[in-house]
Amino acid sequence: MDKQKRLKKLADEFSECKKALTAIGDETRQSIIIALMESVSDCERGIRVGELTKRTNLSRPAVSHHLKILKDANLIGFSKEGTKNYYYLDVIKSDIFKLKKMFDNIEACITDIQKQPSEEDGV
Amino acid sequence: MDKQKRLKKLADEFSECKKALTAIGDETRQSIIIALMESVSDCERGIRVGELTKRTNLSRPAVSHHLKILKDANLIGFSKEGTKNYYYLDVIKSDIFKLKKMFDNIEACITDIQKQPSEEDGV
DNA sequence: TTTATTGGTTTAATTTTATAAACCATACTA
DNA sequence: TAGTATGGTTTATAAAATTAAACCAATAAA
Repeated sequence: MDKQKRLKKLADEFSECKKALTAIGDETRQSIIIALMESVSDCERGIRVGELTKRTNLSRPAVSHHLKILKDANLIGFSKEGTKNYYYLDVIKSDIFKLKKMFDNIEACITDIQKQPSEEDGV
Repeated sequence: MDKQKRLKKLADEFSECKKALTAIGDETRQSIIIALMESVSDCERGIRVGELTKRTNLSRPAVSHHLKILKDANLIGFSKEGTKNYYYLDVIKSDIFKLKKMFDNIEACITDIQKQPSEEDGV
C-alpha cells in the first residue's frame, strides 16, 4: 500500500475514535475512570454510583451525567441488580481496545513513513 | 507484583497522560491532527498555519490557539524558518508514544487481572 | 526604507458546558 | 402497604471555553 493510502486509512481510523477520545478527554471523566481502575481487583462486578460519588467528590447528578457519556461512548460497561447499577471497565468489549489499536497504528504508520526517504523527493 | 500495586501503577500512568488526553479530546484539535496526519507524506518539515486554516476551515486565531494547546501537551512538534512555522506529528518524541504505551498497559493489566480468579474471593 | 507576509496574542461577546437542587421512578424490606 | 435506598433526569444558574476582530511583532522582499 502506498503512503497516501496508508495515511488516509490511519486518518479514518482516528476519525472513528473521535467519540471515544472526546469522552475520555475530560478531567472529570478521567477521575471516574481512575476510580474504576482502582476498583478492578476489589469488585468483580464493578462499583456503584454512590461509591463513585464518594471516591471522586462529585455530586450524584454529575457522576450520573458523566457515566452516561462514558456509556454512550462504549468505554465502560454496567450491569443492573434491582435498583443497583454496577459500573466497570471491560477493556476488550469496550472501545478502549479500539483506542489501543489506533494508537498502535499511529506509531507504526507514522514512524514507518518518516523513516523512509520519500520517493517523490527524487530518491 | 500484586494486583493492587499493579492497578495503582496503571492509574498513575493514566494520570500522567491526563494532559495529553484532554488536549486530544477536543473535536477541533482532532481535525488539526487529522490534517497533520494527511500531510506526513507531502511535507517532511510539516505544514504551516495558513495551510491548516485552509484544510480545517478554522480561523487563524482558532488554529493558533489549538496548536498552542497541542504544543503545550507535547503532542506535536514544530520548527521555525523565518516567520514561517511548520507543524508536524512526531510520534516517538511526542507524548503520542506515551499514550500508546499507556493504552497497551491498560489492555494488558486489566485483562490479566480480570482473567485470574481473585484470591481474596476464596480461590 | 518601505511594503508584504506570516503568525502569535489580547479582548469582548457568544456559546457551550457543568453543576446542584428538585423531582421522578423503581425495587427492595419490614 | 408504607418506608427506604438507589439512581436517572430535568431545569435553572453559574462557570468555562470558543471564536473572530483587532492588534502587534518579526522577517522577507522590493
